[in-house]
Amino acid sequence: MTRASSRRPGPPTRTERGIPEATVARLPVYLRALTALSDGGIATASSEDLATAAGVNSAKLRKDLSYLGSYGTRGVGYDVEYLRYQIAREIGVTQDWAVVIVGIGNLGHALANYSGFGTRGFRIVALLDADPTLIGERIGDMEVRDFAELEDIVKADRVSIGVITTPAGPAQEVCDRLVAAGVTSILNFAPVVLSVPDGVDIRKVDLSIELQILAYHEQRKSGEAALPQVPELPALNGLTDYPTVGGGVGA
Amino acid sequence: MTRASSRRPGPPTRTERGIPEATVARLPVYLRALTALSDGGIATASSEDLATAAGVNSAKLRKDLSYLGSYGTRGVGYDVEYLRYQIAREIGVTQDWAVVIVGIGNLGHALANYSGFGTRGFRIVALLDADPTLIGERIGDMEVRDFAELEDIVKADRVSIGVITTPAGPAQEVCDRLVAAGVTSILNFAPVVLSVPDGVDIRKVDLSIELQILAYHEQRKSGEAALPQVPELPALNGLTDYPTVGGGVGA
DNA sequence: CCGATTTTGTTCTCACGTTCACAAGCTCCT
DNA sequence: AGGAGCTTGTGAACGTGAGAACAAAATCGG
Repeated sequence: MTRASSRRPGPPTRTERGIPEATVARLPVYLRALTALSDGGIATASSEDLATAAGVNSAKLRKDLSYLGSYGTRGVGYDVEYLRYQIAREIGVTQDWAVVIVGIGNLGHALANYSGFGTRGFRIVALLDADPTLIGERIGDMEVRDFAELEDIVKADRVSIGVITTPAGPAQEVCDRLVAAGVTSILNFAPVVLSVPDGVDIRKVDLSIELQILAYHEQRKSGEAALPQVPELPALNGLTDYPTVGGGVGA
Repeated sequence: MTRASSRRPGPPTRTERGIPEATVARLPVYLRALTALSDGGIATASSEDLATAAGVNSAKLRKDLSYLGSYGTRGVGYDVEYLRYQIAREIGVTQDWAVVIVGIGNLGHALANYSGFGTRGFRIVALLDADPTLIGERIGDMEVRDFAELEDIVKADRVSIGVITTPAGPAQEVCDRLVAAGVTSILNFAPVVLSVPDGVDIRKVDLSIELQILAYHEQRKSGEAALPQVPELPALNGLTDYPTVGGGVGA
């Protein structure tokens, strides 16, 4: 059953330039730390310095950087500008990526105004909404345009990244339209699980999920003493009236 | 069943009620999926159904749920309402958590208006900012108050969760004030690495990092053939002469 | 020129997370 | 009642990630 004979046991069989996902997720953090150091006039930094600035430990940082190549100098450290450029290139932010934002509600507004759209590397080319009362509104130096124009805009500006800031309801349909128009990366703020074909990348940002994760840990911190054991099995035969956790405010 | 008779470390040495972090991060997703099913009038769902709704695979979902207890029925599935309540209780959203938002810029505005603040379970008790021109402004049914009132508010409303939506600059100071006032969980939207003492949980949401991660994958998709635009080592800003790694600079 | 010192890049080991596969257990049908 | 058919819960295999430890390489002082 276990056919492990054909596999070499030693190396982790990393693809040529395949960088582990966990590392990819940290590269932007390193990039920001390097930018901060650079702005502070620091020309050289050790892995220890960088790790502190990025909030990770130095072994992890060195291993992460080693996937990109050998850009440091032993006994010295890393040249801040040089490393910064190498990471930026690896991530792909030395070029500009065209981005559309769909759904100009509160959050869409906020993102549209978010001037330094992260670091350089991204250019918002359109703000789209289907609501006629929003179309034409000016936000910063941009104007909200009709979602119907999506296909033209994607084609004209070679948009490959879409940001969805609609409510949950229309999110999947917006997503489908984006994909059909040729967008292959989507950042989703709507509280739904979007389904996309293979080859399309999705990332999700979800405020309420983050809060709930915090709440879980918070509960365990203050919890133990304050919350007595929950009854084993409330009478649930067809009833939806579950007991409130003891010690809480009576509902 | 919990105690293996042999000395083998059969169970993964999980602490009594310690749920793996990866699982904790998915519980809110399951909770939302269950709520959707419930709203759709579905009373019972198999792990397959739930997994589909949550966008994970069913084995993972079953294993995740198994950390909470045995809430399913073999041959049948899970009672949607019952499971929903159990997960909500485990996360801690059967009670209300008081939340303050600090930094009422674009994003703070958006969050303040975000009516169904996620699901139930969280109550925004104050919007704070240090800018006098903002203080007093009404947002929804709330009013922006002076950040100086933080300590009083935290004490009065037993606030344990703080949301930082300030720019990067003041974020660490705001964070310190929150911690000093007694807040033990922080959701940070500012693009900085915050440092906090042990016992305080931090989660970070960072738009530009998410975009950069997408860009990385996007680059590799369209990459190899389509983008001849990236030179090996351009003059970055015409400023810096990169030291060659092996360059012997004579002293 | 050589050895001491510093710091990287890498290897090794362990822990965590995911997926598979299947026994246990429940319901339903005959 | 008893077996057939599902579906859960979980043990085990597998893959990925984190951290410790160390050899390799560079600088610097003598």
